[in-house]
Amino acid sequence: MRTKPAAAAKPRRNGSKRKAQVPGERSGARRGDATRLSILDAAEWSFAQSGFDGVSLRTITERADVDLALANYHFGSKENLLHEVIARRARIVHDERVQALELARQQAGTKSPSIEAIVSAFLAPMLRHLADGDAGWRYYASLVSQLDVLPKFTALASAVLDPTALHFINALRLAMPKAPEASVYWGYMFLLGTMVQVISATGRIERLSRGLCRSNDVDAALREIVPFVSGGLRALEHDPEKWKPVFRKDHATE
Amino acid sequence: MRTKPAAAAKPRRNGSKRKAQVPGERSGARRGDATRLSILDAAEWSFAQSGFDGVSLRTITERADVDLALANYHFGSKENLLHEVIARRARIVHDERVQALELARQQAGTKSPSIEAIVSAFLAPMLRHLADGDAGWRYYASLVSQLDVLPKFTALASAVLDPTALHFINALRLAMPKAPEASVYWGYMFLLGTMVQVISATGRIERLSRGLCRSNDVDAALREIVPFVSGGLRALEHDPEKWKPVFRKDHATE
DNA sequence: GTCTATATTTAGATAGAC
DNA sequence: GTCTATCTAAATATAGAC
Repeated sequence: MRTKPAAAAKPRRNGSKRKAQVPGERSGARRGDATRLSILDAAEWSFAQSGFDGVSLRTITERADVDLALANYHFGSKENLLHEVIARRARIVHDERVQALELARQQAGTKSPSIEAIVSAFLAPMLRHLADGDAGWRYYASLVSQLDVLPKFTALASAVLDPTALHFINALRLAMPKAPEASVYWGYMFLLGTMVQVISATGRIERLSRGLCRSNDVDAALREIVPFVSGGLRALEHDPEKWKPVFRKDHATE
Repeated sequence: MRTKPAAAAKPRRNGSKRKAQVPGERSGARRGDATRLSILDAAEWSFAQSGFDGVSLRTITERADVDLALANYHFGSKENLLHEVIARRARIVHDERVQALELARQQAGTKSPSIEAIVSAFLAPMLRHLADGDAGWRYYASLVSQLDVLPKFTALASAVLDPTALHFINALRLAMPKAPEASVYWGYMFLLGTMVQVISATGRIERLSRGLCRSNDVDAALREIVPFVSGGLRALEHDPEKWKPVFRKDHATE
């Protein structure tokens, strides 16, 4: 939407933050770090609530209780701010998922881990964070859900999600030996979509179930989502000709 | 984000469009209808690509090849334009889904329709439109996916999706008699999330599978998604204590 | 690193001629 | 119904004092 955005992104680096400070006057650098954190947290919350284009840097810096100019000073541009908001938690989840998958591999010995174990390794790290005290994870999760379905940010979403994806697609392929190659990819997409719907905090299930289900009840969610996805993936191993459609190609209306 | 948006929404009604026209000079009203359609189509495409806040009325009217002022003349406000973009197709899908469900009920006789039949009744109408010639349905689908996960538009998304939801939750309850009440709600959310991931045209499955799967291959998608969701729902009928988690409550990192 | 002030562009919306 | 012209507010970003 900007006319000349290409120029001045990333004017500074993380490594050289604590430099060029007068010795003994350490409060400057510390305050700078605190400012960065405040902006990141405020941006995470604001982007999650209203979307990237739905909030202004003014709103973000007001929420962070810092001066407007500090957003561009610390992050160079609004778009780069989004990148850093995503990056700081994306790495963590990715590593935890890969480690959980590795753990499942070790526990399985020479066989492939079960479908349930693989699905759990993918879902549990994210859902556990949602149950933690840090509310930031909930906003991060909502934000990732939005990027996942917004064509404008497909590149960013892919950079965040795809590295993890390849690990789990390979693991699923081994756990579903009878499934066609294409079904494994579809299955991973379904796994992703199921998770996204759960972690996008829209409150729909509360409203639909009139309070019976709560999306922040992580234990309940895991108890439902792991069997669902696992059972669904297992169904992809069967011959798809077994069920016959009950609908016709032409629509019933008009 | 506007300061005084409450005032002048919906300054005109649909029913009184073709009035106050000089007899014989019919081209005026017809041109007005064409303008309305152009704006709706351009908005549908633009909102889908960049999100509601990611595109301006200028961009939309330029794409529609009409004057900027006509957007507010015909729709009153940008937000109301979004409402009308959604409404024009939401009604159609809702009706088709309910009719497909009714057809499944008739074919099942005195029994409940199968889970597969219910899932198909929900998914097939939308996916069939995606395979049709009208590309607008693909943009509509992408837009609905975005609204589904954006907290800012939860109210609009609920107004579109929830009426359909209640029909299918009731049907699923009868088809899954052994499942706990809460599992039926979770199951519907998973069904929704799976569909949203498929109809949000982000091209991720193409990239991940390096062209093996194509998201616009509706027949392939239906062949995978119906068994997946049905198998997943069936798994929710089983005792959840049957599988034991392989992860621990504490995270592996830090 | 922070803040004041401002440059520059773009946004949604409207008034009034035709 | 359409178009020209414009109002007003808000956006991102930056320059320069401290």
